[in-house]
Formats: sequence, structure tokens, C-alpha cells
Amino acid sequence: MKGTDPKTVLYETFARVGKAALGNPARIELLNLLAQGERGVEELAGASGLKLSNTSAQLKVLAGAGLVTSRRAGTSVRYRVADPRVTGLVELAKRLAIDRAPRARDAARDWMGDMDALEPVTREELARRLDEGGVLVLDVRPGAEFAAGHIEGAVNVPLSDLPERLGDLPRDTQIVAYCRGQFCAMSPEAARILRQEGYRARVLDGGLPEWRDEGLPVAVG
Amino acid sequence: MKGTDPKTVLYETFARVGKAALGNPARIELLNLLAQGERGVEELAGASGLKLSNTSAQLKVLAGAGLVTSRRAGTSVRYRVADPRVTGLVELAKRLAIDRAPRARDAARDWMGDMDALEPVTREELARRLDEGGVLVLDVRPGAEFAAGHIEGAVNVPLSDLPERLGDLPRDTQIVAYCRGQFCAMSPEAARILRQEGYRARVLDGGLPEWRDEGLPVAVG
DNA sequence: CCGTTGCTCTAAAGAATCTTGGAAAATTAC
DNA sequence: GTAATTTTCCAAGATTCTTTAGAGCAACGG
Repeated sequence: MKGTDPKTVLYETFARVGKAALGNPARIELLNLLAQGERGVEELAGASGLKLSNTSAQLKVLAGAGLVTSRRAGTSVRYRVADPRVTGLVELAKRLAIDRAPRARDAARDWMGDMDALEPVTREELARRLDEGGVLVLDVRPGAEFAAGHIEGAVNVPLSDLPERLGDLPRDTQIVAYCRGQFCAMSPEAARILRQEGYRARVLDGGLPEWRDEGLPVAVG
Repeated sequence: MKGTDPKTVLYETFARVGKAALGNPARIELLNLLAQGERGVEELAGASGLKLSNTSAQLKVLAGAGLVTSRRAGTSVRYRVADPRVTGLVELAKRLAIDRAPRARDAARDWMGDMDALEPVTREELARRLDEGGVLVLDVRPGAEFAAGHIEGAVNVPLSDLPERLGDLPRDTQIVAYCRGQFCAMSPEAARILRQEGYRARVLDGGLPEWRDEGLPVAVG
């Protein structure tokens, strides 16, 4: 805090929170992972590919801005987002980036491939078809994230296990795959694998955070 | 861009947009001013207290991230926000900061004084009472901002002119003052002046951007 | 009590960003 | 065409952020 002028202090404080949440790619990714549910430090480091000490440092920045909270659970420290609006803020920024920055659009295409070919299903449509039946919802996230919360009625087959568990899936039913969110590459990859093997697979537009934000039914355990 | 890994590039791009929008107090303030309407560079520098060259540089950062656009109008260059969601992003971050960071709450109180004493009126309530009549809506922003858009039926008395124009205002009618937004100190100050002089003044919760975002009636000119 | 595991803290180098004054550029106005 | 106005570019110094390695600390199991 350089100034003592109250207006300056106020805006510096806003910037501190904004910068903590969105100022660094590593922290954005951590918030994305935390949007799936509570996680330990080592787990986050592994999932994001960051060094452990760096992960800890970035989490401390997030905690210092009041965006995440931590608690000790036995030997490990577990973090979670402090407020659902934090997830909303990150989602909004990502969508804005995709819509306004051509570079972001290109990067997204590079990372996730051509989504349109996978015929994304809107959340509204999926919610309707869940009631009607005749559709299999496939959660391709790791088991721990599925356990922390998933779309009601979904079946969990982590992407890493998909090739060996193809036999468990029906060939004649429409399959809708989802994962961590709009910019998560797991469900598109799963859908591509399934299609190649002759399954009728599509992807959900958005992942669990968006589904939950809209008040659609989420199951735990 | 350090990495070439597509995931890294994608997150770096997100961070570039997020950092541009919320990473620096000066840019947050500029976005706040731009939320009121199109503005020239010198005007923005004057209103924010930044040096002209710095203002230009920060606007360039915002433009580079696709958050604002510019056009030349006669001899000056005028900037505006490129997407209404940009304003929403900033608003969300500010609210989050106030709710989650004690330091922000303290800074806001320092800057704006005790708001509760001014009996804030919700936007919903004001919209209802506008139909019923019997309330004077007072826009205390500078004339240029009023002209660019204001609450339908509002009267413009810029804060700087208020002391000399007290006579124009009715003493027996409820007055509701508003300005640039939730963290703008002009309307609270106006309400305090009015109350001291015996007027029945309150403040609106939020300013024009919030009013507009909710689809409430805005007039121009 | 001791070792192990899991995380945090410290320190420091290196990178990026902010800010400013003054020069340069782009347009308009005359 | 020339002058005037407005904005951007540039270079430099100060500041802040990021990242890493390694020491330190708390909890648990034996």
C-alpha cells in the first residue's frame, strides 16, 4: 500500500483481490480445480503440474485475499473456495477472454480441439432428457472429484480408465460426457475416443460448476 | 508467453485478460469511469488523477486485452468498454472484495463514511416509488455523464454545484441521490450535505451501472 | 520419543510491471 | 501548408511478483 488516501487504498484493495484471483495462470488453474471441491495441497500440485512449494505459495496468496479457506484434516491441509462467487468470477473472466481476445479463442481450440464436431448438449437440454431417460451421463473426472459432487444419475469413468472400461458402456444409448468445466479437455477427449469406437457420444456444454451454479440437481458420494 | 504447451498458453491468455481488468488499481478506476459512458483520454486522466501518459498506457493495456475499444472523434480519441460484461466483472470483483477482505471493508468505510445512516434505498424500491411519484431522483454526477445516460426522470445537480443550487430542490419531497456506483463517494456526500440543510435525503444502493444492468429504465440526453 | 509425511516459511535471484518526463506522431483546424 | 492539439511512444528507475531450493514445523504412527 503506497498511498494513504482512502480512495487509493480502496482501489488498491480491490486490485489485490482481483490480482490474486485472476492475475496469474497458476492461480486461475488452482481455482478451477478447487471449483470441483475441497483439495489438499499435494493433490493440487499434482493435478496442476506445479511444484509443491509454488502451489503452497500461490494458495497462500489466494487465502490472503480471502478467496479460499483452509482447514487441517489429519496430516494434510485442505483448501476450498471461500465463496461460490469466486468461481463465478473466474468463469466470467474466462468467457470474456474467449469472446474478446482472439488469442484466447485460438489457444482454446488448440487445447480442446474442434468442439462443434462433438455436438455439445446444452445443460437445459440435458436436464430435460434426464427426466425422459434414454441418455447416459458420463463423468470422466477422477474418482475423488466425482465423489465430492456430480450430476445426479451420472456414471463415473475417469478418462484414464476409459479405454479398459469401454465394455461397461452401452453402444446403443446416447452418451453425454462432462468434466470440470467449459475449458477442460477431458470430456472432449473422452467423446472422441468413444466415437472412434462407434459409441454415440456427445459432450455437455460446461461442466459441474456451471451445472451447480444453475441450481440443477447435484448428488454427492 | 513462456510455454508452448496449449494448456499453459490458454491459462496465460486468461490471466492476461484478468490481469488487465483487475490487476491494477488505476485500471479498475478507469473501467469504473468508462462504465459511465464513453470518455476521452485527457478527461479520464483528469477524473482519475493519473498522469496523461500513464492513463494512455493503461488504456492501451485494456485495449490490448480486448476490454475497451477506441475511436477518434475530431481531435481526441474516445474510449468505451467493449462489452457490458466487463463492467459486470469489475462489479463482481469489488463486491467480493468488500465481502471477503476485511481490509477492503475498512477502506470503503473510510472512503464513503457510514452509509447505513443515509438509509440506502434498494433499486427495486426506487423503481416502484418512481411509478407512484412523490420522490425526486437526484443524479449528482458531472453533466457529461448525466447526458450519456441517467435514471429516467432524474434531475442532474453535479455535486460541485450542489451548495449553490440548494434552492432548486424541494424541502418537503423525499430525495434519493445516486452517482457512479456502489463505491462512489459522491452521492453519500451529497446526501449528507442535504440532510444537514434539513432536506429529506437518502441514497440509492448502487449507481447507474447497476441500475442499467438490471434492465431498469435509462434515459439519454 | 523418533522417524515419516505433508505442508509452510524464508531468502534470494530473476522477471515483469508501473510510473514518469520528454520526444515523436497523428489529426484536425486555420 | 503550417500550426495547434491531443495522444502515443520511449527509456529509465523503482517497485512488485514469481519461482525455486532448502530449512523448519506440525501431526501421526509406531
